[in-house]
Amino acid sequence: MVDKYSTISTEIDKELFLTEDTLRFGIEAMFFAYRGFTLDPDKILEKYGYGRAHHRAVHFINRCSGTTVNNLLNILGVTKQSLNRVLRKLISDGLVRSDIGLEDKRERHLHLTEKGFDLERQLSEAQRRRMYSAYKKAGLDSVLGFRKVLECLMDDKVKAQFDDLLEQ
Amino acid sequence: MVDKYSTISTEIDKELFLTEDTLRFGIEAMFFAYRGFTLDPDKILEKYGYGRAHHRAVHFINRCSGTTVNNLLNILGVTKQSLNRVLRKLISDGLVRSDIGLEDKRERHLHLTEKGFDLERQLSEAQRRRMYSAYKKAGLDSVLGFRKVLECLMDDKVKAQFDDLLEQ
DNA sequence: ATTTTATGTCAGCCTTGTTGACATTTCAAG
DNA sequence: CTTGAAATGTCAACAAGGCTGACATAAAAT
Repeated sequence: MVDKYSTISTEIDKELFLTEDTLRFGIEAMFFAYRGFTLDPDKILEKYGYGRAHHRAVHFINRCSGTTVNNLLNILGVTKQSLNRVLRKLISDGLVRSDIGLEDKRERHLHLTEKGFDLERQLSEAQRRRMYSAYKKAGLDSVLGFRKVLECLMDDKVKAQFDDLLEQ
Repeated sequence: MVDKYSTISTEIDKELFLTEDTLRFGIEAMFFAYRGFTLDPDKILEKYGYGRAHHRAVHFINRCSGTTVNNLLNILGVTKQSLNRVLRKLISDGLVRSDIGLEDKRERHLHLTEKGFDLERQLSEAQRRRMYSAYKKAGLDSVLGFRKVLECLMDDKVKAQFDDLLEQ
């Protein structure tokens, strides 16, 4: 099927996998899959009175233990005011510890506390469980393709951050 | 690497692609890829004073032309109050037409106007362009795997909706 | 005749994003 | 040593887009 309104349909490859239909499939599948992807953590977060923003913060503070606030801001791609609101709550609730930098005392280095670690574990476990089941159903070859296309979908700047993250 | 805190790590397959690392890769890749995925449409939407909610409505009204409000609510998974706010604006801006049902006069059937169609085209073109480039870079085999894993990631109820959508 | 369904709408609340302004502490450079 | 830049925190105000609850109307179904 050729979308008569598309200006890029003229460039569309003759190869079957670059049809309008396949592109649309991917677009809608991303939308619905992302819903599934966030469903399980959202349920857990609700119990504790947190939202997705808290999840993201907790995830990357765990992932990049000791990260500075600025680094976390770059990863999350939000304003400091927005992050600060989330961070303030996590700190006052005792899930995150903010340590003054040893070399540069202006910096704050963020760590999860035991309590924060516990929440992170619940969240990531739920998410890994779904990912695990999807991987298992889809099989090795599909997983490799999945990873590859996701990487290609990323914006260049974001891709660079993602690669940095992997190097650690 | 085995995550010592994970209760599911005991079930982890010996196969390489079901390691904690691969699972985490998928989780983080979904997060960053979704950012890339929404980036281009967001820029366009901003020019017109619309948000992602408008994009989703316009997308599925185009996709399911003549859909009832209830059907759209099911697809989008939001409350009618939330959708109504979006729909009201789209209608008053002349992007969406709401027709009284012929068989059941309680129903409203939604269609894009020329103006709505024009916005939809811009948005989907931007999104298809990125998807196209990702597909091309990743190759056929990867695309098949990508699609498969995304389908497996969906929640069962959402997957059913997705399948319904494909049947049309 | 009554109830249910599909829709719309009002009010109010929450989360999470934004901008702009401003304060503090600390580092770095002249 | 002074001055400017950097890292952080915070206040206020606003907007988008979720949510709940309540209520209204028209039409269909029972």
